[in-house]
Amino acid sequence: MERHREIKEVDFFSERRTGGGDDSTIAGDAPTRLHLRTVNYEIGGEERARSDLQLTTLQDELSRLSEENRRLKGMVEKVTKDYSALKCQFFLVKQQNTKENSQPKIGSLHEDFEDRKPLVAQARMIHSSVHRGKRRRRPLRRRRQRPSPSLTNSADTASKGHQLTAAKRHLSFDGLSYDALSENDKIPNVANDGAAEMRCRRARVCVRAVSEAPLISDGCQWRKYGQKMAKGNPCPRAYYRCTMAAGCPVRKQVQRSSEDRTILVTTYEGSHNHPLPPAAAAMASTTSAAAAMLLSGSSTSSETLPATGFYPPSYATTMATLSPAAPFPTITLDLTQPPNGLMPFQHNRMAAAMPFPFQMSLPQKRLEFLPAVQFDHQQSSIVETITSAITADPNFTASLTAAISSIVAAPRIANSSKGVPESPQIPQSCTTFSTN
DNA sequence: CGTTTTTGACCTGCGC
DNA sequence: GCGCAGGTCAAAAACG
Repeated sequence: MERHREIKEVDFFSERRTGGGDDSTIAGDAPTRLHLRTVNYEIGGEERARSDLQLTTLQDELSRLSEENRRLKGMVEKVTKDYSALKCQFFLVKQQNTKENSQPKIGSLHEDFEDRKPLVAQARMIHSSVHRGKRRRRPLRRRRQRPSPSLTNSADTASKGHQLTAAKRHLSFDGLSYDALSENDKIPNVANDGAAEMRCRRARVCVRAVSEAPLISDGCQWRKYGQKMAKGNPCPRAYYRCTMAAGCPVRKQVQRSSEDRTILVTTYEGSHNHPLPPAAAAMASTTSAAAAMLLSGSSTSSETLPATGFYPPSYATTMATLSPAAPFPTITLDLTQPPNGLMPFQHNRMAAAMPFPFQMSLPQKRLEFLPAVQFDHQQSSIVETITSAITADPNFTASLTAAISSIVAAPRIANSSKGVPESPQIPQSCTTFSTN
């Protein structure tokens, strides 16, 4: 059985978590965890010279890695700060929008609103439907003749769900603009968790990492609730939901890439409705900041973008991949890009602000409007540096991901997710990479 | 015995 | 309307 398999993820920072050591030494300590050993025994002069040479080489390598790790740690810290700042900015803007939308629209805001009238009308239609019905979509299910408690409200909610479905079909584009506009066009007094959940859940953050571990360690507790074979990929997709709090809407999908099975694709959806342990906060803020940017960016329709003043960190200019298979707006944090030969999606400021190269996958109809920009080489240096570090060692990707979540050094809440999408081709042995 | 995983059934959206 | 694919549910099994 799968669950018997002992899964250990690479974690260069685990000593810090258990020992509570000084932050500044962590990155530098990482290479020492390779447990390089020296042995004293009598050897001849020539042999000794050779081993001295080897020793020197290893020491050089060690200091190089230490330096590199110091640099990476600095970047992780910077990025964490940036994310917090961006998150604050997002919530400020969000709050402001909510406030302004609950009042009669005047001035420039009103003009902006007018510009977007057709979209807003559509969004309103959806929005009201959403607010009338909870997200649960199948109140009338007749599952295996079982009596269901949910049947009590079934007729009512079923018709509401149907309204939602019907209304949704009026969209000329999918979830992206709906999400964004409903955010900005909030109807007062109808605040509803279901709608909020739906809104949050529709933006997705996809993390691609070269990892032979079955899951990337993000500090949260997950419970597997399904597994499915997806078309075009021999590896099954596993579905997890956050179990750190009852009713937390956050879900994630884990699947290996069909092109390269060493790449683990983890897609996060939703925002946690509970406090996170520090170990989870970094990853969560990464994903939520990305999602927030995506949502706030999508709220700025391409036609009105230059007039709005608020430029979400320029991902509006991102080259996006055309992905008919991505019905939801998705940001991909790509930990697998080569250090040079930058991908087109990296050509933006947000990519530079992110620790990882990333790409956005937007619904196709939006993509037509997205202009490409020239890459800012200064800003690319961060991306280049970090990607070169990542690609230097394939296993390091997993470690780096783990590092992000562990950098704040919380005692780890055990990641109980042992379920793994089957991937017989991938040996698990690598995950035991000298961590004790 | 409580929790988690497995897995087949079911629901929904979408394209034809 | 039908079929397909993605996503979710929940009973049963496995586990600790």
